[in-house]
Amino acid sequence: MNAPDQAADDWVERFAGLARLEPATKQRLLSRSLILEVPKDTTIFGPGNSPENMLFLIDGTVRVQQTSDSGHEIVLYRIHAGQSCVLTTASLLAYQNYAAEGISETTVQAAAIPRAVFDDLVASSKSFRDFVFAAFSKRITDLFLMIDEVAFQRMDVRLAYKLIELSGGEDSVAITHHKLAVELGTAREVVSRQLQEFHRRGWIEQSRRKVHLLNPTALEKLAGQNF
Amino acid sequence: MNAPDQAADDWVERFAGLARLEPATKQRLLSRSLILEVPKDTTIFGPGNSPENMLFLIDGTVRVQQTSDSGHEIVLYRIHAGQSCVLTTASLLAYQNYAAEGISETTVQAAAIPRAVFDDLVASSKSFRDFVFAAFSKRITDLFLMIDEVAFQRMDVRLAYKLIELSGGEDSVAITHHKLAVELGTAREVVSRQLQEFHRRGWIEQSRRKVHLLNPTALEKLAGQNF
DNA sequence: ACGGCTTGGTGACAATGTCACCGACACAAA
DNA sequence: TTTGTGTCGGTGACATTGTCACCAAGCCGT
Repeated sequence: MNAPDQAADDWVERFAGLARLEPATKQRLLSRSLILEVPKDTTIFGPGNSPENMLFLIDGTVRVQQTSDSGHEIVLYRIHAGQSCVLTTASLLAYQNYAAEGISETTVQAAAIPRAVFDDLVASSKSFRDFVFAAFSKRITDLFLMIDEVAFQRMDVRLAYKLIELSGGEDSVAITHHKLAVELGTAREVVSRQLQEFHRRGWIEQSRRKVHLLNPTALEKLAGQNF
Repeated sequence: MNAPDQAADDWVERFAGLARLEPATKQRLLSRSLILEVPKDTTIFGPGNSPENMLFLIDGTVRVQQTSDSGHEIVLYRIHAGQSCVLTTASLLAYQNYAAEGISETTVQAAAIPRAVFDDLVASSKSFRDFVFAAFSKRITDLFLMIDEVAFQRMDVRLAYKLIELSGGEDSVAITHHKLAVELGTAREVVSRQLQEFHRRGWIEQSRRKVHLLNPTALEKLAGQNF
């Protein structure tokens, strides 16, 4: 973790929710934070590794996933640039004994705010409070939606949606069947079978570690029909 | 909703997390809150009904559940006496268009705190902040666990656990198969079949709207083996 | 070339979800 | 009392998903 080039003096402006902060609050955030750079595939927080800092992601994405006692893994959500991981950190600090972890999916640039500074800002700035509570609310809402999806959605619909999401508009997704299974909280065999079905319909083409989307519109239609 | 007898002047003391508040903060909570009593089976918050108050449950329980577009229902969690529903309320205020709702399962006695007062207390009291963030953290942790359970646990294990939980130490649970299915986010037929299997093993006895636990120890053993 | 790891394919089977239907019971109106 | 009407629970057939035990192809380092 080394201090990067620029961005250290204006990162607050890049956060939609922080741009409206009082100038004094912005200044305090900037002066009392430390800019870090974390390499790809690093466990940023996890069991036995509760950081003393809240992170504000300036660049990159962090994947939050959990592993159950039975060894099953599932991706819970991602933290993207412009978001903070206040909640997960807070959760980990409050209840240590469970297995959620945050892993950098890219090189991550983040501003680290010590716990005390965070508390101080929550106390003193109404806009900062709004930012924090909005983040919590959004996360809880998303978790509600995820529970609904895991409990009631069909796998083909969920897989189609995930492929579209992961493609990010590109025409292919570089991922293994196993990782797709972890994304959805299912088994690799199930993913393989569904992908074969999509292939049979001419919607995708497969190669090792990669799925080519031949007909994203059809996938979107399948993914979106229950929304 | 009418103002009840006693409890109006000391409810703060009943909350484990609030007992350590500064006397001035306690006083502010007491003086600026309104004690309500809500009858059983009332929708306290839900789509198109976002309350302007945060509730602190003095007595009773509130069930929070959601209905998906497909009509499937699932119970997300319960708010018991001594807990607040800050988060759900916050979520509903932030993102209106989803279908979670809170329903009183008993007659509920609660203290209502206006949003502005809540914000003011978060700003001014460190202990109150700790209480609020602890509540958020606990809830998020519980939702993580629930996702894991829904995604990976077997139904027999989940049903056994739910029966033990709902029994509250009694030797029977008064509930229909349909409601048990909603608790677990599954179908009534699945619950009926599992209960028959439990009956076949001599663990339970069934009657209309009621399940008698003949061998709670066996159920606990099944429920606990994966914990 | 060899061995070991990762990736993905396959079939059999178990567990769960869905659908259509049925009968038993409770309650209230006739 | 009888007759609806709705709730509650049971059942069989079938679809979907999860689990298990394999296998084969590709990749990588020695």
